Amino acid sequence: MAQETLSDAPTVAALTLKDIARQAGVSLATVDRVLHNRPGVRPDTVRRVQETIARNAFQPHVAAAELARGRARRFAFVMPSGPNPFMQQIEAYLGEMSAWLSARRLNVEMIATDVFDPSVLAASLEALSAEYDGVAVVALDHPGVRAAINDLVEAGTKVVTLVSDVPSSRRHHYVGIDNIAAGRTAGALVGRLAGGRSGKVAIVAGSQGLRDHAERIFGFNQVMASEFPELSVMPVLEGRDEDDRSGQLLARLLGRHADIVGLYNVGAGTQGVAKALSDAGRGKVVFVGHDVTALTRRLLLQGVMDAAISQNPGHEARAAVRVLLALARGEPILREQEKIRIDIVMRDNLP
Amino acid sequence: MAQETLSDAPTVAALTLKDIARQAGVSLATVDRVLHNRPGVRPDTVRRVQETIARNAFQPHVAAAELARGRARRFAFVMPSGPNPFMQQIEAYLGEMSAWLSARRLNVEMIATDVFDPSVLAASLEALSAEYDGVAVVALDHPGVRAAINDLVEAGTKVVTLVSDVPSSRRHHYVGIDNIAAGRTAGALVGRLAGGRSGKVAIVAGSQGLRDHAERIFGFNQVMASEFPELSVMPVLEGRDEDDRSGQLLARLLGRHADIVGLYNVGAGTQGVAKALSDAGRGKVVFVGHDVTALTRRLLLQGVMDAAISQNPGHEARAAVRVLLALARGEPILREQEKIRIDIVMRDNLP
DNA sequence: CTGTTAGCGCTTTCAC
DNA sequence: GTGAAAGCGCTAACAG
Repeated sequence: MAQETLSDAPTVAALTLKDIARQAGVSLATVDRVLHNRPGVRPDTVRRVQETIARNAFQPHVAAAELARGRARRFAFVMPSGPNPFMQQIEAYLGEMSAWLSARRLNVEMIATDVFDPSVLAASLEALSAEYDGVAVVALDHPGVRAAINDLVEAGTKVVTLVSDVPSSRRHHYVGIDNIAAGRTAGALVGRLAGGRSGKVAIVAGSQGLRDHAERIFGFNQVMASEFPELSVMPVLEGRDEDDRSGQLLARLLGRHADIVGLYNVGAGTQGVAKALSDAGRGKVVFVGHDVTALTRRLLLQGVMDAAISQNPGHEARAAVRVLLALARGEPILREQEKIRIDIVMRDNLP
Repeated sequence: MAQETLSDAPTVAALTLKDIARQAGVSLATVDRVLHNRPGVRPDTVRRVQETIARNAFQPHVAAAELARGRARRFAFVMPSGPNPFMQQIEAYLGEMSAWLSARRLNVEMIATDVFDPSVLAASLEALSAEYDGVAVVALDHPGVRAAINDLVEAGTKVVTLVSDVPSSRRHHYVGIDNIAAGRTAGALVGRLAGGRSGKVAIVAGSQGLRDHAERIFGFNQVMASEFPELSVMPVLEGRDEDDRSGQLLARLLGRHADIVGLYNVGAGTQGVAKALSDAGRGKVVFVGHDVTALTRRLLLQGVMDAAISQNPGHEARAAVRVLLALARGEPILREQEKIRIDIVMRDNLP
């Protein structure tokens, strides 16, 4: 029966700041200053203390630090206004964490804003400055938004982008999926589930102007072109994520092309898309979409949808909070834990 | 710009034990006793204090509690000895948490044991009694093991089963997937990816005596029988999770049946299985297996394997630790967070 | 049965 | 530049 301990200091009591202070021949306060890169310490004192910390693999006790700082932390979540089921799920999962949050003296505030209007979004972000320890934002990739994010970072606020990224900004972290890979995954599924049939594949998106939709379509086309020559992808229908519009566009397309064998629904408007499909009596069309909502769950169970590409909203909510907290505390982030995976959800592995 | 706070007490300083004590007209110590259901408090005092706590939606500050208790917590992970890549991954992910663990004064010890021999496993567990605050165990469903688990629970140790459950025991939590659903998912994938072809489907398992393998096969057969009548499932080959044996059995089967169109590899032995397939020049056979390892990752990229059903080992490792910690602290468990999902991994969504 | 008190290991003034 | 000391909100003795 082999035994092995993970921590460096096995069962003996862990070191404290005081121990480090004594070893380095300085006071508690000085070690604390060095630990947090605060000014007012002579360079060689800094070095000596850092060496002592490193030599002992000293880890300050987070609970003690948390207790001592006194004041609670404030985080803001800047989310799209309007009824988006996916965003509502994220908010619901944040709500489920409320006991967890308050036991840690964390205040999370939701701020609804028009994330599709760059100037409105930027203004909402600017209004937050310095008020908050951390901000999670469903961002829009636009110069004004980028500037607002950078200002927040400059002011010392920790910023994570959520679901939709602004890679060129100085945000500390992105919590969301790789949308190109998500599109590739959708492509592989449509292709494989079509089972060698040849024909056309339709794409319904909200708008090709949305970064995430554009990336998904890009990935989808990549795979279709390289791996499924028997399938030809048709021009993208833009349904603005609305049920009616998406449904009408698709219905017209289905009416004109009897050889459509696959359908990729990139964004929302799922209700309309599904209706067009069934109204046209085209149940055999391979139908792949995004996200597990009450609706897509039902469609998967009924066999109308074949697969949903999903980013786990609960995971995204919790990851955003954890990342903001770790950043605020100066703790390392568990990359692997906070990475959002691209889930393939079919009927039998519905969460 | 709507704003809304999640916590009940918005921005005012959070309440403390002392506030509750004052309001209820008792001392700090009494509130503490009530909070932790400790004996020695008159029933109506208990009621009065509980009411005050509830009325104020009081949440004790975890950091303060953690700091005050002084001693570090000890958790044991009882894992299979021998080289199992999946288990090694779990151990590796625990290793990556070491800074996180020690910042919280948590000691995690690995205990390797023969989990396939019930009496050895039971003995390992019995040996732990009372030494540990929590135990995570890759269990075996056997009366002796069940009794050992129950003894631990009786002694006040928190117990979670990991990957393989003992549902009839008094373990506090199971961290792992629903294997029947995993088997169903595998079945749906083999069926769908076969794309309407008819023929035979082979199953290679470690042993039907292993609960998880048996459950997966059960789920697999369920789906095949009800949804893919064009495919007929052949008798299970038992390869003991060994490459050579699995490979030989499968090679013989492939030689005798030219109409095999699908293959479900339930456990390990993947190397042998893949070799048998390629030696026989049967690249078109739909091949679905379990877990993302260095090997299955390569096979997926090469197109040899079509999909892997995966339980995220990193998530399992962290969930086990978090659940043990929450149990030890008396905190609620975030069910949704700790639930292990059945991941479908194909080439394009490889993690 | 209930209350008082001394810390836990940090952070944060305030002195020197 | 550096140090001393007063808490942060609990827990766990020990008194009564």
